[in-house]
Amino acid sequence: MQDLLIKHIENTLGEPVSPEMIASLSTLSFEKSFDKKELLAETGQPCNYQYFILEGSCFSYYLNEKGYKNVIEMAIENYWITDASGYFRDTPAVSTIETLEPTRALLINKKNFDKLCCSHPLFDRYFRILLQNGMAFLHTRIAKTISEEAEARYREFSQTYPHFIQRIPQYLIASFLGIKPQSLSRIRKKVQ
Amino acid sequence: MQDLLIKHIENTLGEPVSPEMIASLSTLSFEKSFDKKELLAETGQPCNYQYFILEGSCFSYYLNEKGYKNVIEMAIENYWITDASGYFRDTPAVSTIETLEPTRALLINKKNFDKLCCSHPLFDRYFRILLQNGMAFLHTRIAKTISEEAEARYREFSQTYPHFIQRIPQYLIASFLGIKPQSLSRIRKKVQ
DNA sequence: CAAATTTATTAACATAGGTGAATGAGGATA
DNA sequence: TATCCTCATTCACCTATGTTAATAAATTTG
Repeated sequence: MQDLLIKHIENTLGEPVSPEMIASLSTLSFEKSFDKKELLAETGQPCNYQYFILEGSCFSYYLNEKGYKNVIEMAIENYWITDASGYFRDTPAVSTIETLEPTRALLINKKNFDKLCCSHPLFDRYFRILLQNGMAFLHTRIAKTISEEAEARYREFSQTYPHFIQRIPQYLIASFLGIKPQSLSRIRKKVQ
Repeated sequence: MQDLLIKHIENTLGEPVSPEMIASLSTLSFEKSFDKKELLAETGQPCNYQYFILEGSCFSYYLNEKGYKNVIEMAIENYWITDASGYFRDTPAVSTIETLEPTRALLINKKNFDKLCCSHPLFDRYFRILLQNGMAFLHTRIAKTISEEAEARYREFSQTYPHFIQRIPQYLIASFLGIKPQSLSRIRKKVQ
């Protein structure tokens, strides 16, 4: 069931989703379950789906020159995740997406995504709003990554995303913040 | 004249722009000239416009806790620039946008932007593609900012954006890369 | 053109965060 | 219950980048 997604769309748009839209969604997307540690996308491969997490969690990472994993995004219930390059631009994925727990998600492939957006202007608006919010968020994230110290970034992150702090292992949060797990330990010790 | 923008749309979409679309554009946007160092958006204020640079250049920056400027984006001819939070979400801008030279730009306000997107599906697609490319670009930028050393980031930047290296002052490029101008000097000395 | 301002370079020193290694705490698996 | 793993913590040491300051070069302005 895509109840969660429908609520998310209604919350985002501030208006109800019609039965026809629900029907389109049902036709154009499908649900799938994944074990812990399954890959939803893989660096260098096509990324065919965009995932809306219904239950569980996952994260995407970029492998740097030294072969270390660097967290780009984390997603729990009510979040979309994909490899933006791979999915939107039909190029090989630059990131890998991996589940952290057994996870259920709604999947939409690129063709159906385009159909969905064409099928009803509200879908189009919904996804444009998501992208716009994403841009705004990433600008702020970049700005703070390059301009604030690790301690300030951690403080803000834990205030803004307490649910992530609870659900996601610390070494991934460290990576997301751009530091090593040892440094995050040091900071946490100092902070509390 | 919005010739530059029309070409940009055609290049992005891979198909021609119809006379009606050109008419919509003319009605819904306008051209404006700015002196050097004029502000196109200001932290804390509403950001009413999205700017397509026809001639000149500008950059956006975020003021951190210490009051230092940190470069988020740089834009020269054929680039769009705005404060994503302020413009798309009608919240106060988180960044300031400033011209680096006398600059001519096409301006579109939010209402007209929405009208434009509704007026023809190709506009809608064009702007969605821009947003998608923006997301892909920012994911990669974040990933590299947190995972590669400053020297590697500078090397890649100068290879990928030689035209920026020529046009934009070094201290802004340093800031964009997340380092101080002194560090960039040191890196440049080592590199060449 | 001269003065004033902005930008780039260099150097000596300081520090946030990285590195590598050891230790312990949970969970999972058998 | 014993054996793995994975994850978090701590410590000693290291290094990339920041800081401050001085100087030079380039650019703007009157």
